[in-house]
Amino acid sequence: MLTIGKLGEAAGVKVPTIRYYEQIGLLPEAERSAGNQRLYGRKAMERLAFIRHARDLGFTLEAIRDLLSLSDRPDQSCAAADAIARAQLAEVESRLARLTALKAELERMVVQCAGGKIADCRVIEVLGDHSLCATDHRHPETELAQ
Amino acid sequence: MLTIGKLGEAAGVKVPTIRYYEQIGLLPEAERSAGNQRLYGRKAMERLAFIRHARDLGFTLEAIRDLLSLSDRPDQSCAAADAIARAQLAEVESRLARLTALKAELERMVVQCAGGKIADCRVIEVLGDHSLCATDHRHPETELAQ
DNA sequence: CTTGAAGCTATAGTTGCTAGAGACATTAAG
DNA sequence: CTTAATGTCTCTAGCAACTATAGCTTCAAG
Repeated sequence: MLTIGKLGEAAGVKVPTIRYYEQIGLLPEAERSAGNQRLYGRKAMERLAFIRHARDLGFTLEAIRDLLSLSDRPDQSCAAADAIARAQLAEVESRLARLTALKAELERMVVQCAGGKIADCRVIEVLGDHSLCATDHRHPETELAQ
Repeated sequence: MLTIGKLGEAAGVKVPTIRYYEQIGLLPEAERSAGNQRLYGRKAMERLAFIRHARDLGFTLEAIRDLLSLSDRPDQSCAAADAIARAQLAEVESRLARLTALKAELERMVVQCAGGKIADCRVIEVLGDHSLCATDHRHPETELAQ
C-alpha cells in the first residue's frame, strides 16, 4: 500500500491533485491507515494512471468520468468510448487549425517590426486595426480554451 | 456616444465582458448618462477593438495590459512590444507542437478501435496503459492551458 | 402611459487545479 | 527515547477569463 505522496510520485500527479480527484469523485475514497492517512493499492494506481494519461491527451475531466465508467462495463459496446475519443480528436484538430492561423499572423507581426519607436510599431498597429490583418482569425464561437 | 450594448455589438464583445474589462482596469471607467448608463466614444471603441484582437491572437490579459500601456507611449522603443509578441509566438509554437503530437496519438487510438466491446477497446486500453503509446506525450511542466 | 428590452450592481459559478494555514502522523538521526 | 524534519490531514481561498443569476432601474417604441 502506498501513501498519497508515493502514489503521486509514481503516477506523476501532484498530491493535492489526487485529493482533488477524490473530492470530485473521479477516484473512490481511499482506505485510511490507523493515523487517518490515505492508502492506495494497485487498482487506484491504475485508475490514476488512466486519468493522467487521458488528461495528457487533453480530455476534460467530464470526458474522463465517462470513459472511466465505460471501462467499468467491459461487456458493453465500445461505440461510446470511440465517440468520446473522436470528439476529442475533432477538438484537437480544430484547435490546431486555429493555432496555425495565429502563428502565421504573429509571425507576420514580428517580422514587420522594424525595431523603431512605438509610433511606427507594426505589432501595436496591427493589434489596433484588424483590417491590417491577412487572415480573419476572429471566432465568435470557438474558444481558444485548453 | 454608444451604449454598452451597441459597443459590444460593434466590437464583437459581450456586454458583461466589457464591464469586466472595466472592473479589472483594462478599460477606463466609462462616462455615464444622466440615468447612470455607460457611454462610449471612439477612443473606447478602439481600445476595446485592440483588446479583442489581441485576445483573438491568444495574448493574456496581462500581456494586453502591457501592450496597451506601451501603445500609450508612442515615442518609446518598440522593443518591449516586439518581445511580448515574440513570446506569444513562441507560446503558440509550443502549443502547436504539443497538439500535433496529441492528434497523432488520438488518431492512432480511434483508428485501432474495431468497434467491438469495451473489453477489446483500444481507446480504453491505450488510456489505461501508457506503454501502448507510440509517442511520449507526457509533459510535467508544459501546461495544455489556453 | 405602458410594456418590454436593455441597463445597473453585486454575487456566485465555471475548469482544473494550486497555495496557504494550522494541526496531526510518521520516520530517521542522535 | 526524544527530537526534528518531513509528510499528511482538513479547510479555505485563489488563479484566468469570463459567464450567469437575481433583483432592481432606465429607456425607447407604440
